[in-house]
Amino acid sequence: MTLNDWTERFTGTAALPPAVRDRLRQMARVLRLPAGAQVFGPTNVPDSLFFLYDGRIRVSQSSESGREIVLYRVEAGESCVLTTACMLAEEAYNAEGLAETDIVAAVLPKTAFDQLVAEEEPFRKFVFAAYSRRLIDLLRVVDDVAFGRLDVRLAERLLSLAGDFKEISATHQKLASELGTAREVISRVLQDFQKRGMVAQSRGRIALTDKPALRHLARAG
Amino acid sequence: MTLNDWTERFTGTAALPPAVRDRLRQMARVLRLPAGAQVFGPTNVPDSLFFLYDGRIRVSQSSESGREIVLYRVEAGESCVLTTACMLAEEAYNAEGLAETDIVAAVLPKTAFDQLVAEEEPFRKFVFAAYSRRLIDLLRVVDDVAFGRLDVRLAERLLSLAGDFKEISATHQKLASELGTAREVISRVLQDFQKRGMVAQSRGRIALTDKPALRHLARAG
DNA sequence: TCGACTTATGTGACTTAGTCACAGACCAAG
DNA sequence: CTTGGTCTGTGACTAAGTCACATAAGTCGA
Repeated sequence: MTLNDWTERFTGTAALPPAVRDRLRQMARVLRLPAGAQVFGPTNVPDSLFFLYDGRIRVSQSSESGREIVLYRVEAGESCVLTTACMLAEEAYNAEGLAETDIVAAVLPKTAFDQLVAEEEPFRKFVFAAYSRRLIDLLRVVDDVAFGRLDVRLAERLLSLAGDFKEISATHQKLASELGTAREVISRVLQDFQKRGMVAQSRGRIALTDKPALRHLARAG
Repeated sequence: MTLNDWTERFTGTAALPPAVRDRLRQMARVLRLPAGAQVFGPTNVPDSLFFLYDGRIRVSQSSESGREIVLYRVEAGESCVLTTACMLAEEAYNAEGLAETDIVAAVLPKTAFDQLVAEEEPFRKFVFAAYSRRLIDLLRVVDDVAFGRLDVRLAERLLSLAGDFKEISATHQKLASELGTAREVISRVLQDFQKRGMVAQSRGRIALTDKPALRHLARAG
């Protein structure tokens, strides 16, 4: 099965002339991966541009010592340009993309990518905007890690992972990997949150029992 | 005075046809700034692409609390794409570019930039390569800050600041700003280095008295 | 050459984060 | 109910950052 028209879904492709979009649909192949699959990684460097049609990809970096930090997430409707960047650079880098959900993506070969960037203004804009977004995401990560307090960062992350829900399903280890710290540290901060009535914990789940307080902490400290 | 032919100096422009290069020289204006000048910053967002012809720009990010971290340096022959990225994103960001030396740059207006990206393959390659380089620089910073030990990072930085020289001229505060830490912390690590005979200090200067030892520390720990 | 000022560096006490080595606790499958 | 795997808790320790100063080293003008 192919997607009905994935080119509708991206600001960089929806604005293209119909003829170009037809060509696009022909050149791209559809990729489906199950949740948990590695979309790209040090051993698996793709030479193509990803249009994430559905699902979510978590891009993280890990250290030699086994610690890990989430750099950003690619949501449906976005493309993953970091891969193309590193493809160009041919450098060893240890970022990894993991499917957080089942994903459906359109994969555009490098040659087609080059051609589109050259010929189509809206596509070009889309690509540069995507780059900018990632650069800014990374600036934010640097800022957080270098200058942010861990309790504040954890409060932020809990809220963003929960979205509109009251509870999230995550182990302390997973949260540590989000923020680039160690599991024990998360355990302690969460215990502190618990004592202050902001969260309730059970194995693998955390209930945000006082979101306003968490938000307050997340904003200032 | 104009530069004789700055388009020779950049891989993205040297490969262009002579006619295009002529056009380029006409469209770009030459910018000269003295050492210490702010090239760009939160209040001063340029809407153009920088070709750094001569000198060096230090790009750093600073926190509300006044701490600062160096993200990367733009050397002569490189262009500064982060500015264009953030221009596109229209986001508030607190990165700042400071001229470390007197600088000479060719500044290309956005429209000319767009046109070149569209029409000229070598230019396009150059731009994407520049983006990649910065992304990778930032990944490195994240890795260092999140997972690296400070003594190791300081040893690295001292060596890279020294280059082939034996001595560098920098206050502890400056070094702290390089690595995104506090002055006192740098003071202590340097004292430790001194005790171990790796450096000698005087006010505002640090002599690397045992580079091999520093290199050894920088490599592993 | 002597202060007076500015800037750079040193230091102790304390908080926050990360590491290490475990001990329990929970849960699912047999 | 046991067994084994995963998850969480804990204490002791090291590393890093913060705060509030003290001291030193240059600079400049009288």
